[in-house]
Amino acid sequence: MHVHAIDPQRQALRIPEPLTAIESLAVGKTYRRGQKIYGADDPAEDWYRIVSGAARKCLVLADGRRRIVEFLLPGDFFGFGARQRHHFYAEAIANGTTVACYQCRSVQIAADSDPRLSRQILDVAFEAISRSQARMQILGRTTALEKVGSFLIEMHRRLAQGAADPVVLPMSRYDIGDYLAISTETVSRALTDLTKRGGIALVSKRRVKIVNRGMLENGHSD
Amino acid sequence: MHVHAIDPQRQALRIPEPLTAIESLAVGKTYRRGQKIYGADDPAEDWYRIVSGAARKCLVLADGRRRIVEFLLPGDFFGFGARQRHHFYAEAIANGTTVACYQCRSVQIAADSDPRLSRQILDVAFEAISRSQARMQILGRTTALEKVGSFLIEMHRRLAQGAADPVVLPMSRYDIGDYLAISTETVSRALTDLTKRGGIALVSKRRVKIVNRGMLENGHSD
DNA sequence: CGTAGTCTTGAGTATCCTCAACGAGGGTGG
DNA sequence: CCACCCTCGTTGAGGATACTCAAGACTACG
Repeated sequence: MHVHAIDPQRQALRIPEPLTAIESLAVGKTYRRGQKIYGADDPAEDWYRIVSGAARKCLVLADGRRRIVEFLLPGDFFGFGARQRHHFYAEAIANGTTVACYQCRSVQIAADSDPRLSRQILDVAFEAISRSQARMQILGRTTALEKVGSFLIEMHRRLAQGAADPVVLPMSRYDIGDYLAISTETVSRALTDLTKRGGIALVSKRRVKIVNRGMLENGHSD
Repeated sequence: MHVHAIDPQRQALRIPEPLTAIESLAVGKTYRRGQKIYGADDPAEDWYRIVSGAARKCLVLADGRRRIVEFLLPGDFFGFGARQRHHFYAEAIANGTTVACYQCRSVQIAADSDPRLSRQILDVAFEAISRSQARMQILGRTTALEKVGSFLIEMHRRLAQGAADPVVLPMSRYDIGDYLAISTETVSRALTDLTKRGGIALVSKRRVKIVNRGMLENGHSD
C-alpha cells in the first residue's frame, strides 16, 4: 500500500455531490490487486471512497466460504455503517486502486459544527442504501440469464462514460458468480448465451458492449 | 387508514436509539392488511417508522412481477433514501399496523440546528444499511434450505422477545418466497424439511420455534 | 355453512451445480 | 527468447435442486 495525496482532477469525476468540506481531511492510498483495505475485525475508524480502480466487500461464512457483498467502484463511499467494528473486509480488485481515507472521528467533529456537511454525509449514506437495493433487484431475479443481464446493466450505469461505450468489467467471472450467487461456469454460459441472442457483444473478455438492453432485463427481446 | 396520536408506552419498546428530539413531530397512522402506506410515484415527503404490526416494501418489475425488497418490523425506519420520489411502494401486512410519520422537511430543519439529532438520523440510515446487508447474506445462500433457515434466524433476531420464544411470522409463505426469490411451494417444503430434521418446531403455521440454530445456518446439524 | 385465501404435498420438467477437460493469456525464471 | 506455470475463461456431461402444474386440506371470515 502506498500513501500519497489525491489528484483533485481525477477525484472530481465520480463524486455525485462531493463532500467538499472534508476533502482536506482525505489521505490517498494505493493498493495492488488482492490487497486488503480493511479487515473484518478492524476497528471502524475510517471512512473510504474509491477514487480509481475497484474493490470488493466480502464476508466469510461460518463454514469458511466467501461471499462478495458489494462491488466498490469509483465514487463509492464505504466502510461506514459499522458502529464499532466492521463485519466485512474490503480488498482491491484492480492493480493501482486508489482510495481516499477519512478519519471518521474528524469528520464527525466537523459535521457537528456544519449542518451542510451533515446533510452531505446523510446523502452518502442514502447513496449506499440505494446501491444495496439495486443489488436486491438483481439477486431477486430467478434465472441466471436475468441475473447476469441485470448485473451488466448495473455495471454499465455505474461505470460507463457514454451510453454507447462498452463496460470494462474490473472483476473476474468467479467474482461475478460469487456476487450473484451462481457458479462461475453459469456466468460464462450466460455471457455466451447473451452474445448468441444478440443482447451483448464481447469486445474482449472483460469489455462488454450492450446491444439490446431489453433482452438483458427480461431474457428475451420482445 | 386512521390518524391518531402514538401510544408512548408502546413505541418505546422497539426503538434502539430513539429520535427523542423529533418524537413530537410524529403523527401516528393505522393501516389494515394490504393497505398502501406510500406509493411508488409519491413524492418522498415523509419518513416512517413501524410502531406495531408489519409492512412490506415492494417494487414492480418491467414485466409486471412484484418483488418484496424488505420486510419492515416494529422499530424500523423507512421511506427515506429516495431523493425526490420513492422507487418502491410500501403496504401493511398485518391488520392494525401502526406507523409513525415524520415530515422530513421539519426533521431536516430541526437537524440543522441540532448536531445530536443529525447523528441519530445517520444512525438510523446506518441501521437501514445493516438491514439491507443482512438480507444479502441470506440471498447469497445457495440452497432453499439455507435461505429459509437464515430467514428464520433474521426474523427471530428482529422480532423475538426472548431467545427461547417462538417467532411469530407476520407474513405469508408467498411473501417469504417472494422475498427469498424462491417459490411458495419450496418455502413450504423447506419448513417441513427443517421440522423433520429437528431444526425448528412449528407451534402453528405462523409460529416457529427455533430448536437447532446451527442447522438453520448450514442445512445440517454438525 | 360456504367461500376465498393459505398451506401442504406430489409428479414431471427445466435449470443450475459439480466434476472434468481444455485453451488462452500473463508473469517468471532459465 | 522461450519454456513453464498459474490463473482465468469456456465448454461438455451427468446429476441434484428447485420450478411449474395440479390437487387437496386447512383456516378465517362473512
